[in-house]
Parts: sequence; structure tokens; C-alpha cells
Amino acid sequence: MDFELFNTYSNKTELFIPLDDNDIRIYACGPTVYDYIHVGNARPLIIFDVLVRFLKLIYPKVTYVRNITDVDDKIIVQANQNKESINNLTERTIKAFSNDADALFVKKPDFEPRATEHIQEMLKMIKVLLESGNAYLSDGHVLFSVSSMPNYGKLSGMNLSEMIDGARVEVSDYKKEPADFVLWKPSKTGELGWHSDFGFGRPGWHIECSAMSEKYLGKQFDIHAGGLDLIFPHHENEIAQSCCAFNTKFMAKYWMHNGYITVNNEKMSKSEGNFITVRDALKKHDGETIRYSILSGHYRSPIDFSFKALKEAKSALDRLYRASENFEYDNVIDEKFLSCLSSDLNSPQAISRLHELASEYNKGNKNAGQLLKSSAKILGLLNYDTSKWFTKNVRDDEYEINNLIAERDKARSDKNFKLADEIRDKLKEKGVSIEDSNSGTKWRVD
RNA sequence: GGCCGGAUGGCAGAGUGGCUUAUGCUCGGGCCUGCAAAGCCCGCUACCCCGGUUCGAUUCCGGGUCCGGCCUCCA
Repeated sequence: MDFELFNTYSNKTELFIPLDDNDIRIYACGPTVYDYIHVGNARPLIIFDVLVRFLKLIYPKVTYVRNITDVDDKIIVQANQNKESINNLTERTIKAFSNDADALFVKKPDFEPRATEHIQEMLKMIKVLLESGNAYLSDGHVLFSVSSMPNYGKLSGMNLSEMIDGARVEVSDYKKEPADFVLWKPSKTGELGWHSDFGFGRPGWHIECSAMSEKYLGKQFDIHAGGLDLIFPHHENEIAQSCCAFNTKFMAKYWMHNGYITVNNEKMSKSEGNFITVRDALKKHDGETIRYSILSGHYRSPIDFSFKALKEAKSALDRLYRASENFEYDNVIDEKFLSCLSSDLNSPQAISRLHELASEYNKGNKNAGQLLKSSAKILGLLNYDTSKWFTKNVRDDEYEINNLIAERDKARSDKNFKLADEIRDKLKEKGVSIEDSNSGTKWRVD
């Protein structure tokens, strides 16, 4: 099956041609672990999880790496604020991250390397860059010299002279050129740091991804993924480091970037303060509902987050759950569904196909229900048994509910509809809705 | 200022040079039901504006308006 994807590097949709058919290699930028992730952070997790699930269907092997940034100035600041050790903060946050990802039905990547465990690899790379003349020492820092990289700015479509014109941040005086960026920076005694040939210090932001992707995927790999806001400077700088250190023409063949989650049409972000953490959203909605909502828009378009949108997602998901009751996942995936995903991972179109299958099932085509269930797995949806989905939020005793339903059934068969309706109202007060059908009365909790 | 992306029906959101319909949610009508719910059927003047190309443009090209994003370790 042909897979087409939009490549940020060429700014075009391209046919995906792997470097090696026998092992598709993907790197995605993971979290900086200083605080709980918000819904905006959840989007790349979910999108690239779907990407991997999809690619695993059409290729024999996929190697997926998603790093953890556990050394960063934001971490140092946060730990100080919390009066907590850095190690405690990062360990605690990694655990919370892992719980959030699980709740969103995001599968674990094949490798989840941590920056602090790859300092030596980074130092080795920095050394090569110094030797090759792509980096220089200045005032205790090691800096990458942007002018030594001919294609610098290609990914982001930026041009050095314009960037300098537009620079609005004061340039540090240890930089030869404003666009140069830090590979290694000094730490004070007692601060977080490692001993190196360049003094006691810590790595810059970008070098970890270059070093770790090389370690787990090689000097060149298929897809590098991340949020739109990482294109510049992060990914641009990764390319510069990797291509110069490894003497390669490209780092990743395809660059995929997901759009933002917005709130009232403005980017959800930590600094704006307009964010909702995943753990807070999970208090009101199942992770699968959040997942459905995020997948209901194309990954490159913005999605406006709201609890109204989550409610809609829940209603739509309910419909899919009803139509896929009694089916288990199997390996037969709907062809039309797959062809939606093969077109730049068009998840909204794939979801619309799931709804078409639900309609077909409702009109009597049993096989459509089976296809629906199995296909949904590629999107990480319909994870629960249908009965579980509708009853998992029950607060009252199930025994009590079943008793009331039995009582009502008796009243109905006695044609005592007044009593039957009273019992139904009573259940409704408990948040329990009921559906009578030929096969008996079903109940659910919203 | 430079660069990038977007504008589709009540809402969300795909897609397409012409075709019968995206899809979902909501709302209204009908069927079904003891009544509901679920399900089925039907409906709610959809493609930002102005030019151009074309037999024909929501779709392609140019311009405009509006909205959003990026512009360096930095809060």
C-alpha cells in the first residue's frame, strides 16, 4: 500500500519510500519532564502512536524512539521552586507522564532514552563538531557555528539574514553570530552538571536528540516527528548538528509536524497559562474520548479544545461502541479505512469510514461490525468491551441497579407502566439510562 | 517587518474542476416502542470577498479581508 505524507522539509506531500523496507525508523521528540503534560502535549503522542500502528500494518518492522528530556533549565527552575531535588522531580514527572500516556492508550515506544543517560554520546558528538570546525569554544560554552552549515534554515524556510533582522532577543556576547546555539554550557559548582573536556557543565537543548537518534536509529532514519513549534529552532539545529557531525546530506528523510491544540483559537501553552492538563481532563472524560476528539481533526490542522468538543466525541464514540458490541479485534482491516490513513494519516476521514461501517452494521450487515472493531484498533479506539464502556462509570452498586431493572421488567410484564416508569426515573437520577430490546434491558452510565 | 498556515452548512470537520450523499454532534418531522432509549428514514438556502483561467470553480491562478503560528538557551 502506498503511503503519502506531508514532508515539512520539502513543504510537499510525498510518497513514503523507506530507507530500509525491513525496518522503518522513527524518532519523535518527547516531553521535558518538569511538570504534568497538557492536552496540547498529548496530541503528538497520539498522532505518532497512530502513525506507528499504521506503519506496522504495512511493514514488517518499525523502530520507534521517543526521548525524555530530563536535563533542561526549566527543570532546574521548577525543582528550585518546589524545593525538590532534580532527580525527584524528573522521576515523579516521568511516572505521571507514563500514566497519562497509558490512559490515552498510547503504546510505549521501542526505546525511550533519557538525556541524562546519554551525556557521553553527546560529548563525543560535540568533540567531533569542534574538530570539524563546526563548533567553537567561547567563555566556557561550546557553540555551534551556524554559518558553517550551508543549508541552515532549509527546514523552517528561514533565511539567516532575515532572522538576524528579526531578532528581538538580546544576543549573548559569547556568540560569534546571533544565530549560533549552545551545545554545552557551564554549570556552577553544586549545580546539575557533568565533567567534560570543556569543563563542568550540561548539554544544550538540541544535542540530545541528535546523539540519541544516532544511537538507536543510525545516522540517517526515515521519519522525525514533533510539534509544529519544534521546527525552529529545535529541529533546524538538530539537522545542523547531525549532518555536520556525521557528514550526511540529511538527518531524517521525512519530517512530520503536528498542529497545535488551541483554546478559544489560541495556542494552548504553558506560558500563556491557557492549558488543561491531561490528568484534569481525565477526571471528566475517558482517555479514549480525548483521543477520539484529537483524532477527529487532521493532525496538521489546529484543534480547538473544549469540554463541549469532548462531549461530542463521547456521543460519537458511543455510536461506534453500540455497533461493535460482541466483536473482538481481529486482523482484517477495512480497505477504505486504510486508504484514508494512507493519505497523510487522514484520521478524520478514517473515523468517518468507521461511522459508515456502523451504519452498515445497524442496517443488518454483521460483518461491518467486525470490520469496525478491528479497524478502530489502528486508531487506538474501541479499547473496551461495549458493556464495559457503558458501565465503567457506575457509582452505585451494580447489584442494586440490576434489582431495580428486574423489578421494572416485572412491572412491565404486569402492564404496570406507571411503576415501570417510576423505576426508570429513579435509575435516571442515579445517572443510569436504560434501553429495552428484544434481548433484554441494557443499562448504561453517562 | 520577514516567513508559514487557515477561512466549508446550527456546531465540529473531511473532500472534490461537473457527479445521489462526506462523516459526526445538535435541532425538527416520521417509523419503531406500552411510553422511552437505541436504531432506521427525511429535513435544516455549506463552501470569506473581488478578479482571472475554463463550457463549468468551493476546488486552479492573482489580489484583498480576517484569524492563527514561528522569528534563536527565552520567560
